[in-house]
Amino acid sequence: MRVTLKHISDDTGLSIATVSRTLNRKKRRYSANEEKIYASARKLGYPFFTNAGENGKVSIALVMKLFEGEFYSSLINGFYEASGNTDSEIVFSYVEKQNDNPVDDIISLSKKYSGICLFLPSMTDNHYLKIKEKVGRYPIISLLPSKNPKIDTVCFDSYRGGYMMAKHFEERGYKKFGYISGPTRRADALFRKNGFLNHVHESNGLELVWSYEGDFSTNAGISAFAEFKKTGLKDIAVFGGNDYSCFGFMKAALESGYKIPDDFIIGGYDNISFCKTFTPELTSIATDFHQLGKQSIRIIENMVAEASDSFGNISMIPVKIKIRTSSQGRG
Amino acid sequence: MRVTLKHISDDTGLSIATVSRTLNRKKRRYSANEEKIYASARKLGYPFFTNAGENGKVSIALVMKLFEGEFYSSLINGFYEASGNTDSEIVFSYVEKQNDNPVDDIISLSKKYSGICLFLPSMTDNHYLKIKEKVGRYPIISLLPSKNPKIDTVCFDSYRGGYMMAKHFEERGYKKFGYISGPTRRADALFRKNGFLNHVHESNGLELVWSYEGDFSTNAGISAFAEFKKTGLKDIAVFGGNDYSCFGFMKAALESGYKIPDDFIIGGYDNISFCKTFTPELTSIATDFHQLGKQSIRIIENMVAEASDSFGNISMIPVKIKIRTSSQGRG
DNA sequence: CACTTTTATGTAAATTTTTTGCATTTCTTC
DNA sequence: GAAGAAATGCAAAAAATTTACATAAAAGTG
Repeated sequence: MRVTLKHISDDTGLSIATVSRTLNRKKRRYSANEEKIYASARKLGYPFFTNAGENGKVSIALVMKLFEGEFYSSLINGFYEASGNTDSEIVFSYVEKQNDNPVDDIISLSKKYSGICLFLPSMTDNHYLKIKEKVGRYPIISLLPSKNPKIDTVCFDSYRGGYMMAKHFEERGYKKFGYISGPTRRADALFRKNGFLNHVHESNGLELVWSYEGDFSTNAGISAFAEFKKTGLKDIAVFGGNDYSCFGFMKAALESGYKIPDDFIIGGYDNISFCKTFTPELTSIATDFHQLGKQSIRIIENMVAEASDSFGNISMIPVKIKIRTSSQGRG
Repeated sequence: MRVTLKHISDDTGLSIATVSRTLNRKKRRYSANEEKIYASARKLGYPFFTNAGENGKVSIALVMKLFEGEFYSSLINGFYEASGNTDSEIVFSYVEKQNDNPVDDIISLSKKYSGICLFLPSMTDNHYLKIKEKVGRYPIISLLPSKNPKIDTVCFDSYRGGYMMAKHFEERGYKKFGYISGPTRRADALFRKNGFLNHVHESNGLELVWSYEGDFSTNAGISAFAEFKKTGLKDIAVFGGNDYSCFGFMKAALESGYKIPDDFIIGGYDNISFCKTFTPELTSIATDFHQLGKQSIRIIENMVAEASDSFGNISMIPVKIKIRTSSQGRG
């Protein structure tokens, strides 16, 4: 059945005239009633607003910059699969790679979708604040941790991941630790690092003897090893920040005649499928994208149903450590 | 400006009443005028039909089953980037993994989008025929080769890729060839194999001495090596069908003490990023998804503009060979 | 082939949906 | 607490859509 202003009027308790005026106004809404009208229009699927969700489903946009790589494929897949058992429909939406200020794009998306999940590493707290301000009470979450989150966040427990890796290294009997960090402006990279370092510092006898600042790329791992080699360190446990860094690091190490896990042990983060393919197989922190998707959808659906506001709540998805050959030294 | 039946009426030259009736009828259209009305409605963005393409853009749905892996990410990325310089907007659409007969889904998508690109390996010629029949003259293409294509196809030149690999092996001085095939019901896997084998057969002194039927997975590569090892063959050039098979094969080989490229040389297909990360780096056939996307979009846009019908034309995107260490034997 | 039936289409009337003018109420500000 | 601004409802006007009816073309039938 076709959705008309009458339906929205009945749903919100406001007159048809008011609904008509609100929906035609160009400016962004602020008042409670206007928000109610917009929310109802999206919920019922008023044709000029909804982009999806025909059968009364909640439509959620997953917004990301698109890059090549298995990681993004897993993210999309996780959300898509998680949406299968729910009343929601996921629509994937992309912002231009060059575009470092997608605030306006996101605001216009908010008119069409019932909710939005953001996976945009380049966004700053300031951007989030601006979005929140413009968008009012609207179901929107970030999938990346922030030092000081301005909107609700659902993300992997990066801190715990780093911590688990350090603990695992300790249990293997290592005392000397090394670290290849990701881009430090990214909070998720920082949390992985903090988790790792905090365990190193809080445990007696453990010591951070080497680190390198990379950018999560394979090449950064290769450069990291060049630096590492100069130090001549051995008998060390290295946490790679992400899997790609580790692959670069290991590749360079093997080419220099190092033996893994004999000369050093190493662990990564993300548990991409190549961890099992590489020789030695790479120990890594496994993230469950299905979980991430499920939890995100649940929270958005809640926000839609209760029209509740978000205040920077954080929901952490636990991670697991997958232990493989690369950290089997002395095992 | 809001699009009404009047606009469609003006655009098609038919009365408002006719347009109204056509668009409300539940059954699928067949007649020329009905098709004209649907096409116009999509083009102008009549609100109850369009899912995207607000600013007069052609909206194209890229339909795929979603699987994890770098390959799918590259496909999506290629189309997305290619759409940047065009009048088209790409919308990604997924069909259920379990769903082996997505004909109805595709037909309903055709109501909303100006054109459709299909990447569905499990579809048979029969499915394509059914779609074509139901959908009438409508811009739709497949991105996978078929032995006997029923609709227009834009795909990589798999045959040529296999051929190039065989030629490369020959130039390296190898006489004995081996092959790990993909699932043979998939035409793209078959063409890769044919291209490879044809060069082997047409060249004097070359000989296929070993083959294995896999399924494009890493594990298939591992199993393939187990078989291969039993034969005791050395001094052989192996074409892996895709990169994952090669990684599995190489991993198992290295663990059995084989040296690559000393004991055998090997080449894959897809040129995923791990070809450069693996040791030895894997020679592979590189596919350009940006090209694939560009060409597909161009063809769809043409079909939309000229309302021309498709009759199984095939547009092949050339592939390139990336030569790396895994095939540097005797080099 | 002449006749009937079905289908496609247009015109105009009927109906539904949306917008707007005007009056009333509620909220802000000084 | 009075003046102005903003929000809202009612009802009329306008716009958009559907339907009744008429006609012509196409398809089927004996």
